[in-house]
Amino acid sequence: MRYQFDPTLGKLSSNISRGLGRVLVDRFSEKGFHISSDEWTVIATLYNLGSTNQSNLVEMVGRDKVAIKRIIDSLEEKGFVSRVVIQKDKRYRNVMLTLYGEDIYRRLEVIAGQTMGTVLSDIDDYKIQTCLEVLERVNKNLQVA
Amino acid sequence: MRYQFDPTLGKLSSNISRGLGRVLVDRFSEKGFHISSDEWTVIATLYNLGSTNQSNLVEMVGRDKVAIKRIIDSLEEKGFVSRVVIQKDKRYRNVMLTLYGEDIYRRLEVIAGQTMGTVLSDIDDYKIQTCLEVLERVNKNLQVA
DNA sequence: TAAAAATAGTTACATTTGAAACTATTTTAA
DNA sequence: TTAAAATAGTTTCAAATGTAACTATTTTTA
Repeated sequence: MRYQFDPTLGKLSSNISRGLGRVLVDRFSEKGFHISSDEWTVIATLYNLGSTNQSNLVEMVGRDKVAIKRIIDSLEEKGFVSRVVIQKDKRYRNVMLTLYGEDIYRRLEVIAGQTMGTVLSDIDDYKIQTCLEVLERVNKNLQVA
Repeated sequence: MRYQFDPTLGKLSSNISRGLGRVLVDRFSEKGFHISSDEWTVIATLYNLGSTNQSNLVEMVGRDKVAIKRIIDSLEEKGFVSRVVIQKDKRYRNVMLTLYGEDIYRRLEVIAGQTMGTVLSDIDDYKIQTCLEVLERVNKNLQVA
């Protein structure tokens, strides 16, 4: 019986990932922000985390170091983040939002909030919480699998 | 408060999608099956649905027609599905699992079932059901957004 | 019934992504 | 103290993916 869940969770998570990304990027774009969903995730992470290095972002965001590098490159080009080699250990780069990047975050946050509000409006809060809890557990189990 | 959910659902769904695909492909590969997670989804859909056309697969699987075409191309090359132009309306192709493809499905199903069993083993069934319910609703809301 | 619109599926091209090898630097251990 | 291993991040190249334009066929409608 359990395996019946399989194609469903696989399909749902990949469709939601794709769909949510698409909707978010569209809403950003409508308001004049040309930001990918990955960029949004990293901006939000940096806003909450403050300054950090790329390896830590790999941990926090759950993408590999090449993906993180590319996202940071793009955000740096746009002037949203600064990246500075740490003198004490020159392997590391310190990444943080610029003032401009922080301002952009606050604008994007409003749009993302409205979008999620629409997508989740007809779903009970406690069910959402349970869902999140399950997803977090699944995600944890996948890391060791 | 609601927008706090945003980066989390986005991150979780994309990480689970990626992670589940990776784990499944690894397990298949260990047992000698070289099948992508998309291919697995289509094989499972065809097994449950029987013969159908590509547009219907687009609906069922939630990928676009180019993606479906490519997956069917690959499955056809491997001899898992047959694809036949329908004479009554030559725009359509009838796609179905071959006997060999059905056999492969049954083998993959066991592996996928075991994998999902491991990933979900420590999570209450009712919570999983609630989670699925939420994801299905979110997915539906995304289609119209 | 003939032209226009719609539909299923394919092709082509540009962009994104993933994996492996690489550089620079620091840490470990002989 | 110096050679080997480990670590952070980058580069490169091949493979996967998305978008738009295309072909073939059928349906609509003027």
